[in-house]
Amino acid sequence: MASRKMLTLDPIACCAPVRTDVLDEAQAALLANSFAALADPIRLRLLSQIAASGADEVCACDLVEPSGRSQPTVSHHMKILVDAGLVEREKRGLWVWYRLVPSRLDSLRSVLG
Amino acid sequence: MASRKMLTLDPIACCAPVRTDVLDEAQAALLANSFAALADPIRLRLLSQIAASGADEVCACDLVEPSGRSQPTVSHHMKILVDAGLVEREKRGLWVWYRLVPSRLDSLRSVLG
DNA sequence: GAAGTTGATTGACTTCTGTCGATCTAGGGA
DNA sequence: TCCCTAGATCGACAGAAGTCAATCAACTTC
Repeated sequence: MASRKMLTLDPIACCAPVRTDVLDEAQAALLANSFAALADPIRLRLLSQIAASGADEVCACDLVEPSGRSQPTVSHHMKILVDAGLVEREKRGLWVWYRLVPSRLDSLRSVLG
Repeated sequence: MASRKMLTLDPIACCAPVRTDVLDEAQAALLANSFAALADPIRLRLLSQIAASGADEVCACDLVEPSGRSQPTVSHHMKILVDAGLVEREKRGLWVWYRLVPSRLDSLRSVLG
């Protein structure tokens, strides 16, 4: 798409609900970017695996095998989730831990209502 | 993507919240499909234009010019929104009218919470 | 029924996205 | 120091998605 830019803006700082105001182009691009992060079955499953884990952190090493994808592919998808602000990444020693960012999910929820 | 299928299942009949249960592949594919419909700035703006119109229907003829895209492109995007169950289409005479499907938006909202 | 209008479809093109093997980087342990 | 391990990055490729001009199909109106 010609007009879509790489968005580096704060993904939290957004938007009026879709249902009450016409989105301007910047808002729409930002939101589209967030929803795009949710628009892949692998990413949705990664997300829900973290959410449903019981713990509030999940080790990257536990995400690869259940996904049925290669390690580079999972790493790629996790980066997309992190860039969208839906997940936080923390490296401790050799391992990387991922946490949900509930406020970001809430924010997307509120856009739909 | 090798594993993504063309989904013709009822888009309403879905899913447990992402945050409480690990999604199975079918649920994830279905949801990903719905979020994909929201993952484009043009479609988000079309959606919000309908929502913000005041009326509960908007004529297709009023969607083309504000979008800044060609008529075939807008038609293409509206079809994606309709196929995702987010919008209903009704032809009356020469004109086509679009309506939101609030229950579908609510359903996606609830998945995020 | 001929002409005009609205919106969908087709075809071609370009860009974007998901995928994996290979490699790189950072950190830990002997 | 040397090697091993966890995860990120690179490079290449295939398939998906967005775009528009041209055309088609449905419907009005004269």
